[in-house]
Amino acid sequence: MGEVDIFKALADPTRLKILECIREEEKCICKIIPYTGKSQPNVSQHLKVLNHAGIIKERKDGTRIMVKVSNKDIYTIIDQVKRIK
Amino acid sequence: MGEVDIFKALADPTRLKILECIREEEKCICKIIPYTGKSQPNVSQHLKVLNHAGIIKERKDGTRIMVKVSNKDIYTIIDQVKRIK
DNA sequence: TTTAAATATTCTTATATGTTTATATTCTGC
DNA sequence: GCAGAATATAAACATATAAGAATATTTAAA
Repeated sequence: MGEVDIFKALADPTRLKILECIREEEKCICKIIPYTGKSQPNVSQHLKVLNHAGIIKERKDGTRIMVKVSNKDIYTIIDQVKRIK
Repeated sequence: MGEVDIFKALADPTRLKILECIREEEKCICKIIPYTGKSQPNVSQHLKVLNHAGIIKERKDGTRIMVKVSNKDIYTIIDQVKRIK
């Protein structure tokens, strides 16, 4: 995974919202869906993109899937981009 | 310009190469073109994207157009993304 | 004022991406 | 094993993006 893929993964409002949602703590996908306001399949697709870019990790907890960020440094990057404006 | 637009602007290999090219110093577009290995119109398009995202600034110098980065912080971000892998 | 160099614009084509709808899978508790 | 909840996958469509080719614009200098 190159840098381009990480930038691509971050270049979408829904995916940034997902990352915002799991910023403080690991969350169940079922909590992430309403947070984004998008459909379940759509969120599933976006999670796949974040997964392939290595940005998030998933863990099964019974029926549910818990999602957390792989590396908190991603938030440093997002915050810096916000500040650049 | 929101964060998404900045991430989108960075999510392309040619544009990252352009930024790498002007990292140390302002450069003429005519130097950037061979550096990227892409066609002149193509580079022109990519420069427009970087411009609209507010990442670069252009300045006329006779026939030539000199390009420089608006804010060097963009390199901090790029470097951090490279390190995240 | 014509010419040549540097750059921009437009058009077309190919590919990638985001979204929705419908359906499939997986897991847990009964 | 079956039902229901959580999630994934697939197909279809619309839109966005990248790239190449051709042409236009701008500028400086002769």
